[in-house]
Amino acid sequence: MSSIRDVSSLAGVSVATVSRALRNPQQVAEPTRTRVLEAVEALDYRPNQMARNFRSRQAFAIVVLAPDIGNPFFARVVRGIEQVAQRGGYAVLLGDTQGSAAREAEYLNLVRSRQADGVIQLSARIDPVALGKLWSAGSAPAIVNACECADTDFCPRVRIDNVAAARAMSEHLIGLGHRRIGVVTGPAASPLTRDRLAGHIGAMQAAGLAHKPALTIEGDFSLQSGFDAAESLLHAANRPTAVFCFNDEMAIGAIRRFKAAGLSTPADISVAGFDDIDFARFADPPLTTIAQPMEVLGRTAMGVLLDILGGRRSSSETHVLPTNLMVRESTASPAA
Amino acid sequence: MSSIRDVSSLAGVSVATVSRALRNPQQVAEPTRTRVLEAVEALDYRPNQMARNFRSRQAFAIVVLAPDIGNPFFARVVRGIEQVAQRGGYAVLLGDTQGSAAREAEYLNLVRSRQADGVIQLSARIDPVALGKLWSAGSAPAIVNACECADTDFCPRVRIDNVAAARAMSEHLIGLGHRRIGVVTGPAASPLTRDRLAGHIGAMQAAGLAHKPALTIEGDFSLQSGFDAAESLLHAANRPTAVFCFNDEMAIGAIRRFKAAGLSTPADISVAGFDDIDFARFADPPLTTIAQPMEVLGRTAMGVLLDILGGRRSSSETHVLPTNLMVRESTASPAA
DNA sequence: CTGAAAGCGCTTACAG
DNA sequence: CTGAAAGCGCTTACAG
Repeated sequence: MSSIRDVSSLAGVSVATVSRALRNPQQVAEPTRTRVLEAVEALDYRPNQMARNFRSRQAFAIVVLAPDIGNPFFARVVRGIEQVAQRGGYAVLLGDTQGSAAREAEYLNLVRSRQADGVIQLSARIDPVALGKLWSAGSAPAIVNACECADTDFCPRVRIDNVAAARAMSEHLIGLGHRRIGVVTGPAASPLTRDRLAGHIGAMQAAGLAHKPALTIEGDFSLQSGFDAAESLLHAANRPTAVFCFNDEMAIGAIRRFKAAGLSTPADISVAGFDDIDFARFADPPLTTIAQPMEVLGRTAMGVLLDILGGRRSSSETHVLPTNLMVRESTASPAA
Repeated sequence: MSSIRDVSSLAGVSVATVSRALRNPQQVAEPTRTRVLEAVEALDYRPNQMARNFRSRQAFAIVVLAPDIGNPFFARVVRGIEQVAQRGGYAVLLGDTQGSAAREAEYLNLVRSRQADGVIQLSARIDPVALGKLWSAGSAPAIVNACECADTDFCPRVRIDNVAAARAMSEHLIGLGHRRIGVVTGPAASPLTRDRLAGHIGAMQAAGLAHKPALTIEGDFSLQSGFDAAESLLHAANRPTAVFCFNDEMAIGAIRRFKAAGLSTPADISVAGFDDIDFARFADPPLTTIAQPMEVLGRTAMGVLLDILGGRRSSSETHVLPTNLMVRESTASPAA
């Protein structure tokens, strides 16, 4: 592979001139520039990006820490991230942590060792302040926390209003006439669970209804955990007439389990989800859910990171993106 | 951030010794090594990987070209790739091409510009031979083609036997008593479509049945396209009693459409999928499908790439991984 | 507008 | 076992 040196000798100029002709064309005289470009063409020369990055102390890569890329929600957020990263000239290193702290640490080493310039963290698992230590004193930590956000304003955050979105869904259910509403949450430690639960409880209280802890089952956002949670609910002393699942997979799993028990949705039991992944629309019945702007979440997060990386921003604002209650066919008034 | 120079002065040795103490500890005397390690500790020194990579002309990163990371099938293959990449010390750059040739080219530039050492191509869209040109004459192109494979043995391939798997599914359907079987394929240009169709037609002919082109609809592997294909099938002169969809999403979309038309699966019409993504098991009814070893496909592909990168292999063998016919509840004998 | 030179942070023959 | 030196392929002040 030819190097800048080969081009410079073929064109009869110094390597500095070649470098300039490529990076700041207006700095070199037209005839010289042409000569250089011809040599580049003739040799099929490509600047060695590794050398360039090394020189400029930038990796032009970011790592995204995702709990599970197999989850369609995260897959779409990552897609959004990638779109703007590519436009901005950054590569995205995939850090699928699968809940392993060791893998997470491994990925964070990519920034410690200067292989990545920044990180988008799609979970609140790591303390952003600890994360910030990865950057040397002088420079602003290039971190953005998206989707599942920590309770700090140490770094910019991009998220939805989980409390309000969950409240909207519960109000929908209550409006339909439901009084006993089951809930299938995410992991207890997740801020997502806490916020959505707060929204739900708020709606219940505002309607003068009691929130029943016995009808609140902890899931892990998987289809199977929704299935299992439904089973618990089936055995509850006073079975709920509606179940609010904190993501679509769990809702789909729950509907499946209810059906196996002879309960049809929504005639016998209403089931609602959260996220609005593609499968929600094609579920049977089509799922009532909260639509999250998945790609936009990703694009926004990457946009903010690009700003930080470009020195155009360093404050730690929070972006709250709008959600939408999608009423479809999995929820209805309870049977009389 | 401290550099190797800082460590060397603190430890009172040359930078060469620091480098050795870190990379080939047995090459330096025990007391010296200890001194170096203490200095490393004291300064919280981390070797600059970018410098190291630049020096050694290796990026320790590979790019995976995936048609769509939002597709659970690819997401899981990528997860498998990532697992072994991380163990092997490689980062994975995500190249979600979304069918755009421009984006694909953009990602391939990562290897031209030496930011990636190899590529795993999850589609047959690019001619591997053209791809191979990215490598300079002397060195072996570090490419592996997985899942959707081209008809060349230019590079190693990791795949399943699509013909046999599709034949097995069609035999299952035929065995159930179906005579008119509809097919929802992937894009016509895809080798996946061609092979699975060949398997299906082979099974039909072996059973003395005619394959009806009118009952073969082209889809694009999305839920929506399965839905739309089902609609076409509904209007067919002689409606099929079973439909073989070339992936699970399309099967789920088709079942949805049939149900909307008042046809229930499998009582009125059997529907089969392909892949066995998580949603297949939780579909309503649970989907009869072909299970592909998604993670293993990814892990194998990355293993082969690691071998090539490590100079341990260069031949272009093909790995054919086993599949499994999963008979669940979406297929049954046709109504009498 | 152009070139000579320094240097980014490492690694690795080459001596000793 | 250790050090001085060269060099990986670029970019960028600094002169001219």
